[in-house]
Amino acid sequence: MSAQQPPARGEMPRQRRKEARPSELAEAALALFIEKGFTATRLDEIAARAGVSKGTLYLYFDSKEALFTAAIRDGIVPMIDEAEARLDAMAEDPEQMLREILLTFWTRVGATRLGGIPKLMMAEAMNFPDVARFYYENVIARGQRLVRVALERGVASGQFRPLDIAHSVDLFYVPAVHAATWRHSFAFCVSGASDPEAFLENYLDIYLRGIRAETKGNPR
Amino acid sequence: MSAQQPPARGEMPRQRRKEARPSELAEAALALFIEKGFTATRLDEIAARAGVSKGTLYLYFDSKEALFTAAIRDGIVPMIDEAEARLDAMAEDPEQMLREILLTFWTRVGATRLGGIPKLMMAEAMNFPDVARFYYENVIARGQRLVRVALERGVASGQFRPLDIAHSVDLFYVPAVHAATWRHSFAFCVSGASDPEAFLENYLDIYLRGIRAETKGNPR
Amino acid sequence: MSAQQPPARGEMPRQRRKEARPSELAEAALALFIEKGFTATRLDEIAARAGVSKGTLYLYFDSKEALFTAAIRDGIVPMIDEAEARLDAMAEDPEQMLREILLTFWTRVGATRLGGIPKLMMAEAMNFPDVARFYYENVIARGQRLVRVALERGVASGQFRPLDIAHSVDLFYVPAVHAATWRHSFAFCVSGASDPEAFLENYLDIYLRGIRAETKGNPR
Amino acid sequence: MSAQQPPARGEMPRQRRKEARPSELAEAALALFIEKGFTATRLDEIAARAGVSKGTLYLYFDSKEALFTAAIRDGIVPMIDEAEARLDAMAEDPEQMLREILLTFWTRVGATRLGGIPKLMMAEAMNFPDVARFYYENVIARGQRLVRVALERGVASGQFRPLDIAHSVDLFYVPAVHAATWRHSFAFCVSGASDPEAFLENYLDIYLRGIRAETKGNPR
DNA sequence: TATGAATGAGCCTTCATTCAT
DNA sequence: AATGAATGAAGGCTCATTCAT
Repeated sequence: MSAQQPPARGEMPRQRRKEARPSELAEAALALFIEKGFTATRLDEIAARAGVSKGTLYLYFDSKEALFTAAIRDGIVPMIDEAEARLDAMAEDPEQMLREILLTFWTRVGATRLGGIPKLMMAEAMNFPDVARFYYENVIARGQRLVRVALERGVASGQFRPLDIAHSVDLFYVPAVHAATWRHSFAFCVSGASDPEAFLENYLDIYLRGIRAETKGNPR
Repeated sequence: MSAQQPPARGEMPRQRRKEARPSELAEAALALFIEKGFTATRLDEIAARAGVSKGTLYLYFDSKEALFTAAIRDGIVPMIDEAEARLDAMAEDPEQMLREILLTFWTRVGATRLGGIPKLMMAEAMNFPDVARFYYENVIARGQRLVRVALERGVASGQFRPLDIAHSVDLFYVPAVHAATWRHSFAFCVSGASDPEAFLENYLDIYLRGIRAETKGNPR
Repeated sequence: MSAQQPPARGEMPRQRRKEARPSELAEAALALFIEKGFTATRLDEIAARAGVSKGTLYLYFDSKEALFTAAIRDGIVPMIDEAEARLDAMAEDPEQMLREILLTFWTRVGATRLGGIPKLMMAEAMNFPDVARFYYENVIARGQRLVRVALERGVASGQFRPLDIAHSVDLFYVPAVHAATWRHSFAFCVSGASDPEAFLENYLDIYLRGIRAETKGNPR
Repeated sequence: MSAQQPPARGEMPRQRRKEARPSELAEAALALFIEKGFTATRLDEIAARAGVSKGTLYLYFDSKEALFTAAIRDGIVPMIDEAEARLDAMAEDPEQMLREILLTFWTRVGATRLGGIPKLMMAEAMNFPDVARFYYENVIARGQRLVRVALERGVASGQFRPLDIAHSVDLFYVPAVHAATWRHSFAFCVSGASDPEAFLENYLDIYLRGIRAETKGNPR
């Protein structure tokens, strides 16, 4: 979190940073992949952003594709680890859990620089099946597990109606991912400032109303 | 389509089919763009798929980008026209309207070859702002207009509760677009056959429950 | 002289001129070769200027090079024929002859559209040896013959001093050719309007003073 | 030239000579441009002649046109610098100055490989206005300045008659440039060996006779 | 005779990758 | 470990030439 900027050229003029470890390179790569897409990003740019020479990239990565793999892995896994860790501290109330999951996704990913990753992965999934599989298993599936816990708990408690759990899980993140992706694609087409938080708030309202059990006195 | 070629005599060597019109080229291009992405698609491939030589593409399009523009335009606009035409014949009942809109989207786009367009556009929107703007205005915005009508009508009739119309409209297609995009990205990561129709059915159920007005006797 | 413009599209709309003879094609080609150079001129342009289709060019010429050959031949030979014809009517006085030769060159070639031919030929001579040889023999050499006659006559009469005839002949046209070439090359670099006639007047003055016999009473 | 390469060990495979500097590439380019013209010269050929790969050209030049600009600039400017430096050491006698100017031009440019530059520039001036302007200002204009000094000095001293200075200056180099250009264009059309030095000697004789003041005792 | 759609070889340019230092 | 000059394969685009009509 603290070392996400390029090497701050001003600090060490003329001296390449000794500690230019792979993770820094992958970080620079990720930023550019998100910004411009995989193909449109040149290794020159990545090297420049990382403050190293182009050849140095090949000391740590076999190819541009390997760099892509590492960039995704390093960029997203810490976020997932953290999210899962938060699960333990999550509220017992299923609705509150879902709310927290969505909020966490949005504040830690969607609203940040990382919000471009879902778009990037969707765009490149077919071209890099291995990365896609890794992403699916380590990001999507793990993220969905959190939701499943909440939904199952809510159904068990009677708070939620009997649900098609699998599809309801699949559905849960979709609008949030969409909101993140939108900012990296069509957002510029709309003149007025969009309000993704309000969009998600509205979505969550609909989603929760849609899955709640119907009780006579349900005040909603 | 049927009345144009001279004697319809299959394919002759040396005689280029007169019907090798721009639309055929754009069609071939679209198929490949969807399959492999814009950059990864070579003009050679497009030409080969269309059964013409590379140079022929330039008789009809100024550049690869122009071909992209035309491919999107020709590929998606007829679909939108048709969808709007159907609106007139739509049920009066707002819920039924929404159901028909979703079904139409899925059967005419999501489940077809065109289902790759949303992913393609999302991936390339930043690289081709003009195409993105065209797509937003002529596809997204027009598609959303249909939903707005339904929502407003439902709210007016008291069938739907008072809604944040704009955000609810924005939300409506998202899961369907996601389902279409998924087939062109991560679908292969999941071994079991997915069931997008069931996914959308479940989604619509949640969405409608989420927007309905609450009446004591609402049987839902 | 009268048919040097393109076919005046307005006159026969929709009807290709039946009399689109090779010479018209060569004429259009020459105009464009002069304007843009051989390589930079596309056959499309020539065809368009001649008011025919591209394929028609190949009915009359085997290749672009053949068209070049014909363009030069047709463009310049009539001019030479005419100049030689004038020789018969030329003044007996050698100085007057030279003056007339220079004037004829300038008014019939240098100052006209044809003034670009020397530059064109010079630029392409090495690439098209056959055309160059034709041009040398039928234009340069014939043009020089006129000068040689004048010089020899002047020396014989004692009006000119004994001269290195060959080199003095070679020299004669050079400044006029240069003035013509200049208009098609560097002229745009000089802001002020140039005055080629004055330049040539001054040149001829120097040339004649330079070759005159020195007599005490030479009135000059 | 001599002090730069590490151990001057001829050529090693895989080890690109460090001295493959831009100037060498521009030099190779110039030679080929002179030989075949700008368009007809392929980058492959330039690279091959310089002993590098095609991609290497783009390490030093943005485009073929940039290479052209540099080739002209590097090829001709040193020559002009040198010529101007010689001016200081020039004879006081105006006739002698003109003789030296012409001799310098011929021995340093006309008779050398650089003699093709005037032809090249004339041929391409309209296609590359920037280069043309550079050439006009840095070569032609500077070269003419030397002549103007000599002519003005001669007129002032009474050695030359009152002259149309501007046009006489414009005229001065023309035959020399022509002689240089000729060798790169029509020379091959003439069987007998030409003698440009004699041509220029004869020209200078005429030019000087043409501008001298007439004095009774002028022995000429 | 005339057309113009179609061809395909060729060229400039880019960029991931290599390698001598 | 790090450099960055050099490579060369590949792709977009042009245009002289061909050919079925």
